[in-house]
Amino acid sequence: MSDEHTDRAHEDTRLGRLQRALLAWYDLQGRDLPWREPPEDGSGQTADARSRPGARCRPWAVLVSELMLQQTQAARVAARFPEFLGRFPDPATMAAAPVSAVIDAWQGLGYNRRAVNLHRAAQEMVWRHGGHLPRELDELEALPGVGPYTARAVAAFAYGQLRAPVDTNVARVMARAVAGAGLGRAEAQRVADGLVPVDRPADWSHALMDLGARYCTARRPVCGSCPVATQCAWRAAGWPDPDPARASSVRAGPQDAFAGSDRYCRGRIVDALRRAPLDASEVAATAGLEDAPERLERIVVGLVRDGLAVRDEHGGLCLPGRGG
DNA sequence: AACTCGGGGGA
DNA sequence: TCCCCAGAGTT
Repeated sequence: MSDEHTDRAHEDTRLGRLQRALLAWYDLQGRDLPWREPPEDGSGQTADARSRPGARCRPWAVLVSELMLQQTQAARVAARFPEFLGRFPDPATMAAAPVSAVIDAWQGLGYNRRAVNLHRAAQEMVWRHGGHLPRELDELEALPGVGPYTARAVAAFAYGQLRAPVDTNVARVMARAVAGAGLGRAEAQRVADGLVPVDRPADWSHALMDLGARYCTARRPVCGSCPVATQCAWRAAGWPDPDPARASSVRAGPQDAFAGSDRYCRGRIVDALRRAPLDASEVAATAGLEDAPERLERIVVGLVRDGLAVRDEHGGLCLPGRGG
């Protein structure tokens, strides 16, 4: 690992106090989320990740949850995750299933390409990695749908490596509480790398995310009751404008009107395909694009290219792997 | 660097 | 309405 970590003591520094305060808060108030459960240890006891310092989460469960969590709020994922994991309990089960089954189970989560990516990742795990997730960062990033964030999340949460997954929450906390200044993407990563405590890397990143979700929120941070308020650089400076988090880089791109958009039409079509194949005329009606054949064609081509649909010789559509 | 990709929740 | 959400892949 080339990343700089903090074995060097932050003992009596502001950041050292911030670390201890945040972890202490996390131990008592951290979110209890289903994918944080460690593997069964055979003792038959219900596991509490935070009660066992060495405990790690199941790698497959971590990967599934992280794919689901990409641009999707944790609460919504938490509602779907247990059932989904029950249906695909390991990579081999998913790899053996048709991708249509995974797209089906993805219903309501959005960004359906993630379901295709997850299925392909499961296949690669079976074909190239003995049915397991790889441990190296570059091997993880080579999996479809796994980028810099997700690779580090798996490394930290599943394998206990000293990695810093920088999501939108962590980026915000780094900019506000740690730096008190806007950070570019690479800069935020470097700052986060330097803060990972060697004894609790997974808990630390979970704690940062929980802080970002509960107190250090994007819109209106709740500084009054924040557990690290007294160590926060932005607060110490008197909350100067602009908000450092807004100058940070992990923000999403420009948002477009949703109703009637390409994304909306794609969603309508895929959702219909989950129920049954469509013939050509039904496709147009489903998308509400009877009067826009060129646009419909472009959208359908996109769905096929993304592995979310296959087209027959008459222009009908069905989910890949599901005969029409 | 800028776009695209779903859908829901909250203010 | 507008903004945001445990991002990644493509152009």
